[in-house]
Amino acid sequence: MNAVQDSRCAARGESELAAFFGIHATTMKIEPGTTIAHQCEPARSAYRIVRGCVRSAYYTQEGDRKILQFLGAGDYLGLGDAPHWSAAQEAVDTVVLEAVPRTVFEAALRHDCMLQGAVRHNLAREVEAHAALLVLTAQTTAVDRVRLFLERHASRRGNSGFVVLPMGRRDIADHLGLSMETVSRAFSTLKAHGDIALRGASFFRLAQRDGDDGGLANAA
Amino acid sequence: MNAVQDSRCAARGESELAAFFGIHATTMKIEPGTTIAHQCEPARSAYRIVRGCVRSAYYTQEGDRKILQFLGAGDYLGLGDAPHWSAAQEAVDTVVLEAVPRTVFEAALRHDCMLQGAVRHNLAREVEAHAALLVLTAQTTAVDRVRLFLERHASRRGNSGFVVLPMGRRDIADHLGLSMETVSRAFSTLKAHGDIALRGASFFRLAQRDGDDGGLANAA
DNA sequence: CGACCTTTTGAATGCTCTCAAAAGGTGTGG
DNA sequence: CCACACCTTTTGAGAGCATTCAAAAGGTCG
Repeated sequence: MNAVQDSRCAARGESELAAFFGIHATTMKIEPGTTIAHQCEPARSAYRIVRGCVRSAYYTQEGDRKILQFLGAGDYLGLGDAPHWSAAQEAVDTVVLEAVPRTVFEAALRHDCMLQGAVRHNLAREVEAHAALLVLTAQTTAVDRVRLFLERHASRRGNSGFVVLPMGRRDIADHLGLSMETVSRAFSTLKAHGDIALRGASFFRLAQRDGDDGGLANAA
Repeated sequence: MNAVQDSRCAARGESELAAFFGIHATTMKIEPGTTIAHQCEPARSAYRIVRGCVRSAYYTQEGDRKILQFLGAGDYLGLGDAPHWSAAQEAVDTVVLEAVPRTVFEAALRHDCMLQGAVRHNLAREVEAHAALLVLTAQTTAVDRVRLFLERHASRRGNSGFVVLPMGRRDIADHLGLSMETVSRAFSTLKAHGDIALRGASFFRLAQRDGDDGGLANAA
């Protein structure tokens, strides 16, 4: 009903949380492949990603891995009130983080309603992102899933020219619920069909098209 | 892990929000199959489910439907700050709702930090639930997906004796990313294998087993 | 009892997975 | 600078599983 109020809210939420982290956080640098937080480990800090790409990975008892989401600069980790990490948080490439102890974070939340609003906004966005992935996963064919994944990834980074893919094929496979080989085949198919251009395996460019992204690209 | 701390947290969140709805909400009764809120429609109210089963359905431009979650008594709708419903909310069976206008809800949130904490808790739970579904969907075989779905459904309603399945096979199929026929076949397979007992198509009972639920049953 | 809807079952097609091997890329040491 | 080893990615072939189309069976309500 009120897009104005909402965008104001979003802007406020961003600045509120960013400002809070700017004041109370300690900055740290994480090497590629390093685990920031283990699954089931007590959540001692909340994080803000300054640079790099983080993957949230859930490991099943059978040893399978499901990547729930890829997070980038400006995204947050551990904003919820769960006492433990429900998934592992791992650095895909070199990551720079701002960390705030949960005790400090919780204390601030008890007094600052604005900060709470920002947390609410970000959690709601996370719900939307998961919903978008659920819809993406429901897309039947492997090629469609990979195409949608690439379109959303590109839209996050400004889709002009070649875009970096920090994560490997295995990561994409575990994110989309496909095998690594099927993901690779999907890349080849998209390339052969002219939908994408590849430079090596880690850079791609989308062919120019009308904005048909399935309708949830913005939510992701 | 520490169920004590977590349940304490949940209890606080529950009572805060429930009390707020008890004071400010108007109660309404919804007939089976009725749409409570349309996708993309402005979100004018937040809801608390008193009785019945609600499905959150996302409709794609191609006309496909993905059921993001089934909600039951005690669950909430529209706790996020999004100005529009990102998915349709539909009554599966006869549903009793408590509704609070968004304006009233937002105004209360600005002053009441406890209420904000309860909202945060419920949003975090929703994120967990979506993650659980993502993991469930990643389970390869159809029979496994249906078995996990039934186990989680039963665990929500106290798993003694026969449990009601308010939703039809089509709904389950659109929830798990399978075809209706495959879901039906999975039911038949589970029944033949002795994993479940069926009474009609809407009542089932799980065979007694050790608690092997894949590890996310509680989060859903 | 009959109409209508849901659920179940059947058969063939198609897509993805698994197993396997080749190709491409990167970094280290000679 | 080249060669080698190691890892990631790509490509190939066959098997398995879910889907589609189709029809029968079961349930419900008038």
